[in-house]
Amino acid sequence: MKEDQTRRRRPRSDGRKNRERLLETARTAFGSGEIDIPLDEIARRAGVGIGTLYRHFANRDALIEAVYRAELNRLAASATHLADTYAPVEALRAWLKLFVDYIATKQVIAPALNSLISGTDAIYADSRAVLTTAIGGLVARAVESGDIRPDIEPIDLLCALTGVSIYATGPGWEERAKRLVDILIAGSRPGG
Amino acid sequence: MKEDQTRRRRPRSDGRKNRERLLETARTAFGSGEIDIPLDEIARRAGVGIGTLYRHFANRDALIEAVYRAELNRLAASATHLADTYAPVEALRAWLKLFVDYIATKQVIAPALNSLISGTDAIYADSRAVLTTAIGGLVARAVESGDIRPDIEPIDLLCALTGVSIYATGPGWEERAKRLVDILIAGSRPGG
DNA sequence: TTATATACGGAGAGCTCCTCCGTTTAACAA
DNA sequence: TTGTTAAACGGAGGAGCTCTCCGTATATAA
Repeated sequence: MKEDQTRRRRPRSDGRKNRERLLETARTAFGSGEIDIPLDEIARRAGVGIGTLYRHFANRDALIEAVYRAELNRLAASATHLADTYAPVEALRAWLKLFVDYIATKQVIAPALNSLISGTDAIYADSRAVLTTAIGGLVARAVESGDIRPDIEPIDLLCALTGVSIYATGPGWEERAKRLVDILIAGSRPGG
Repeated sequence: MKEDQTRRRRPRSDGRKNRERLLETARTAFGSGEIDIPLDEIARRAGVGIGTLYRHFANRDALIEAVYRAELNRLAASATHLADTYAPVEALRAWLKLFVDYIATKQVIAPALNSLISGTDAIYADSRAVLTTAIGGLVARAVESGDIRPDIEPIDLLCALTGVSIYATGPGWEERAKRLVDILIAGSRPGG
């Protein structure tokens, strides 16, 4: 009988290093607009084989998710900060506009949101939870304070904003998306 | 010098027939949920070669667009009817809910909306115009009657609804989308 | 019947995602 | 240091899809 699984070998340094290089390469590529870059190409630029890429990331979405996970977490964290700083409804408004900014600068995230929001794959469960918790908390506070009705499923706000961000790609879409934020909040007011 | 182009040969009967069979086959496939069906398979079922399919439809989106063009036109036509029947804002509300139904029954349309709304391809110009005219007219009437502010780009309403329809695929998404319609309208009221 | 514009079919080019597996190497124990 | 082995590597290639090309066939018009 061998050692219990509690004592495991430490992860190999080349493994961690290659993973980092892949993430960094992907981040750079996505950030400069190369949204449809083939995974082979990312592997090539990172100086590793395609097999290595797939060992670290199950598929394209998983890579995208990993690239943006940190920022997703930061976005979620800022929800807490806003909640502590502003009145409930204003915190919600501000955060939704941050969300628009987030989609704006990371256009790639939109395709990934599909898997993120509706995907059943366990890989995305964490990030989904992070998002739903953030938006859910802000909405709950605004409902408690009586500023908005509990009519809307919080996550639907993100879906609607994402829709505009994807489909309305003309000039000024970002402004339009932010106006939509105001409309959504106005429409959720108790009197509305 | 040959005949002027004004007098052209009448389109070949086998051509029209095959086009119809392709449309019908695609309609059936899409309608029964086979959204990702390969075009080869559609051609096979229609009893024609893949080359024939591509001669009639430039690409996948063009086929989808053709399949749903008639219904898209009907949807647009119903905007006129609603405008004649209901008060401006109620006509708008009703039509937006029809739009949700439309996406609900034709899930395929969502991917095509991408090309439809933001695509530069001339193929989609017609259908885009049909949609923008329909929604634009309804919104304009509601603005004139003083029921809503001219804050929102009409097409953004469709984008938002489409977003929910695509990303919120859980149970009851249709209801949620319709609630969003009410929220969007409430949020666009002058007082809001 | 003949001429020809039009349509047909399907092989295959090109691309991408992802898998598989023989080879290499870092971590650990002796 | 050296041997053992779990972990990681690379990249050929399978599989699937979109779309093109071009030799063949045929409906239409003269």
